[in-house]
Amino acid sequence: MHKEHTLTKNQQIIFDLIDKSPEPMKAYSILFNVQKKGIKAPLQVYRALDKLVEIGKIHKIESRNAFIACHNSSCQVAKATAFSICEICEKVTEISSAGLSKYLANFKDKDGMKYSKYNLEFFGLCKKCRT
Amino acid sequence: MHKEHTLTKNQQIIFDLIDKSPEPMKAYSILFNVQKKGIKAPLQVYRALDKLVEIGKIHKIESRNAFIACHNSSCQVAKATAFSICEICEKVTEISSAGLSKYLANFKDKDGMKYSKYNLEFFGLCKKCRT
DNA sequence: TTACATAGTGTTATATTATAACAATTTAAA
DNA sequence: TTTAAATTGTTATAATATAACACTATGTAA
Ligand SMILES: [Zn+2]
Ligand SMILES: [Zn+2]
Ligand SMILES: [Zn+2]
Ligand SMILES: [Zn+2]
Repeated sequence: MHKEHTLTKNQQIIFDLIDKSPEPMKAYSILFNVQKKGIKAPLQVYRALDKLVEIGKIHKIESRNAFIACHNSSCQVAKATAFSICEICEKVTEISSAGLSKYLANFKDKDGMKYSKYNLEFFGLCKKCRT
Repeated sequence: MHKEHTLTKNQQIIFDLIDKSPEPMKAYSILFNVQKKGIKAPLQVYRALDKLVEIGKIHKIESRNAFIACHNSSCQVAKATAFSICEICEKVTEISSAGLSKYLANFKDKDGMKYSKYNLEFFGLCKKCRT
């Protein structure tokens, strides 16, 4: 769905870094990690992040101000996202549940309004931290 | 549920301000508005906000870095919240849907894990902006 | 009441996250 | 090819949030 975009140099560098990261990355951590590749200023990072979010290659974890690569092939609508976040180790996992996305996409508020875009963040303990 | 807490002076001042506001308020806007009441530093605001969030009197709209008073009497679990956000006028409404909260509270991820805390933000157009 | 623990306050300084403004360059159409 | 749109590089600054420390109020229990 969002694979057709040709990324620019900065976008590719930043996407690769986030994609390889086992955890969500913060903007200034990204900046630090790409300085050796010639990206020197916060704005260069934020502009790439904005674009990557827009085309759905990455998502922003709003409660953490951090960015994670999309690993959800069923993530058709770039801005309909769901995550689980461990409150101890901060592990973040993108949830790909057809049932959940269907429920949320079909949810109607009091006025009968539907919303195709949403962001859902579940908080709890991951498998490892539960034991 | 969360009405029993006795607020301290700073907490009460800040809660009253947010509660009267027709829209979510940002921390430094709150600061500006309470300076005449003797609250002079960001930390005084953030500490009150933290406490008010913790006891469920207000919620943080994560995608907007703003705070709104809880007007959802069925908001039993302080940290299980849902909002609709208008992408044009930025109107924010707390959603109180028994069906939705039940669905989310009972949602199980791939590992069968349930989450009692969550934050859901729907994005779309409000009634006024739709016309 | 007195001691103690807990929570809240006031203050200064600083850290972290994000955008404004402007000039230059690249890219992709028309 | 020329023109518009997107991207880049750069400096400066705005907006959001926390660290550290000394002090004060409040509640609980001996
Ligand atoms: Zn995704
Ligand atoms: Zn964990
Ligand atoms: Zn509420
Ligand atoms: Zn609106």
